[in-house]
Amino acid sequence: MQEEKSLNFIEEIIEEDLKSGKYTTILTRFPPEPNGYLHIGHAKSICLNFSLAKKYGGATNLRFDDTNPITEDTEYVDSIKEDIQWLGFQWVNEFYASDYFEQLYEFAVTLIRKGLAYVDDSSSEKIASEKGSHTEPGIENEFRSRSIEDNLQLFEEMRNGKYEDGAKVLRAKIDMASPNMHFRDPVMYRIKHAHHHRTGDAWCIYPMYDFAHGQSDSIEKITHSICTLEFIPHRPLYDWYIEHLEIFPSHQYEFARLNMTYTVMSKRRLLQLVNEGMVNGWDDPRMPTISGFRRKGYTPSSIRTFCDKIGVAKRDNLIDLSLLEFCIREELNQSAPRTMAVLNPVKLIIDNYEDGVSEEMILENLPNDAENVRSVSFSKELWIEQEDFMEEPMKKWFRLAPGQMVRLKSAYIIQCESFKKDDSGKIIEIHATYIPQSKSGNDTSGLKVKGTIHWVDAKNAATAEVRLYENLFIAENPAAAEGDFKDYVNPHSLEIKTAFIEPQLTKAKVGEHFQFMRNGYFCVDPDSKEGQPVFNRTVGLKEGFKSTQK
RNA sequence: UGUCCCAUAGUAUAAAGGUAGUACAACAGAUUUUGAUUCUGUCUGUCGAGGUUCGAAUCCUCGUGGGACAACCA
Repeated sequence: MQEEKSLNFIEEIIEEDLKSGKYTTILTRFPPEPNGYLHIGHAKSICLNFSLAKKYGGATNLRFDDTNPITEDTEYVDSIKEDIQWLGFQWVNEFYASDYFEQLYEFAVTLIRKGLAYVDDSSSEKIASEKGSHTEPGIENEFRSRSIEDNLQLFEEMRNGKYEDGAKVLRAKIDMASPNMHFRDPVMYRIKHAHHHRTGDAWCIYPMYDFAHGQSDSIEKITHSICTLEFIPHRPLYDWYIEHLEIFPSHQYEFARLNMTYTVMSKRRLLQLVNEGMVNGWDDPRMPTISGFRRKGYTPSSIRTFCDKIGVAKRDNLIDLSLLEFCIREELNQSAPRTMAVLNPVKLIIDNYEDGVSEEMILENLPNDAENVRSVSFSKELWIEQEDFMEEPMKKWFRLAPGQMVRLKSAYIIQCESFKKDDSGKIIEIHATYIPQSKSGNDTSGLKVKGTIHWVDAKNAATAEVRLYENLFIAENPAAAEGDFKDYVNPHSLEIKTAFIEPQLTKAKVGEHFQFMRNGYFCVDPDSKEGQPVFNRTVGLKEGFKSTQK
């Protein structure tokens, strides 16, 4: 039984449009600019656009908004396509705004002919100052009254490369006194003698976002053009161009972009992190990029679930990172095999266990699945976690401490007898005795212990590099924090360790997940070599024990 | 001192004028061979003031608070 899920406001609009017969089928689009990698905020938009189309039997176009050759690159085009497909979505058409450059040029000529556009020779500074302010109207300059013929000729000359960058722009002639700043004769075309990643040197004039986006939607007959809130003031202009060009009336709808605690979503800042070497590239597991989450071990379904849970609305939001973590934990808890790995080892010696003897212990790979088991060797010397031993235990400490008993997972109950320290006071060796009757599976000891700890047989333990990631940012809302965002970069966001692992784990394959018991969920990194896995911590376990407890 | 958008628990998100619900978080209890998981429970909410109405989270007015907008970026 599927529970009826309520509609978000965009679904309501679509259902209304379908019901009224305004549209018989819907078409959405996802329109990234190829100037960076996609991040989790884009995932929200991708999930929204593709799911909406799927839900209502429509389709989604992928359209690259590549109208600014300076910042764009095919590397980004490729990564964007990969990320969308990895998330589990497929577009019907792959389009580029640059596909429409010729048509957009004709649209511009149409507006000039209608007396609705003019070539302005002013500098960008002059245009900016003539625009006025929120409280003062702008002023109309002398170029605004150029004849249609002059404008036609000048615009053609702009296209033909007669002028330098910045010498002239084409502007829409709307209203220099409009309360909407975007209506104060917005720039339609600017001159950029720059190489474009797709059109090469075919053009030296490029349309602005406002003169490209709506028309591109219209050319593709997009019915619902869904974007983020900051484009609300652009909507009247979007409509104005479509109205005066008399083309297919696509409509724009806006939703609030995703903000997440301890996460920076600004492409500009993410680029800065990459360029300044503060992370190891766009797919660094600390990055909030889709490729970063992928590498860290997040699954596409966990991200889709997250996007579904956060909802769609128009109010500004700041989502708890813990919700995303919940989504991946919930999934990995079902699927990730448990395995014992010791990240901060200390030697445990079982004094009354016979030297040179080994036993095979049977461990479940997943809880409550007695069929799915493996065998792990056990002998006199083991590695256990430093954190599982306390010299002076706090109240309610269930794990190892002098004189205290714990169970070694799937093996014996032991009692700590003594420990050794090195000169610096660090504990280097723990001695214990085991209870032979307490063997897991046929425990006749009658003992009950509260703590269970994991271990790895020192005799045949393998080693592996593990990478522990903490939040890259220490500010709850880095976007709103005062000062330079770099002040909020966490210098301890990456910790690399060599862990002892069960020997068969060396066969783990790239992308495989494991739960390293109390240490959390890990995923094999693509950097791994055959037989030498490198593990990224995907997410820690939910912390039940408060170490601050007295 | 402009125009526009928004306002429901700590965080998000529902409730098409008719019982304010759900998830995450937090807390508590039970179970547990990892203080996890699992299960049960608790906690906290309609920004304010008026109005319309039998009835308002929802509609209207005025406030208040937050956000966006003056790139030859998207």
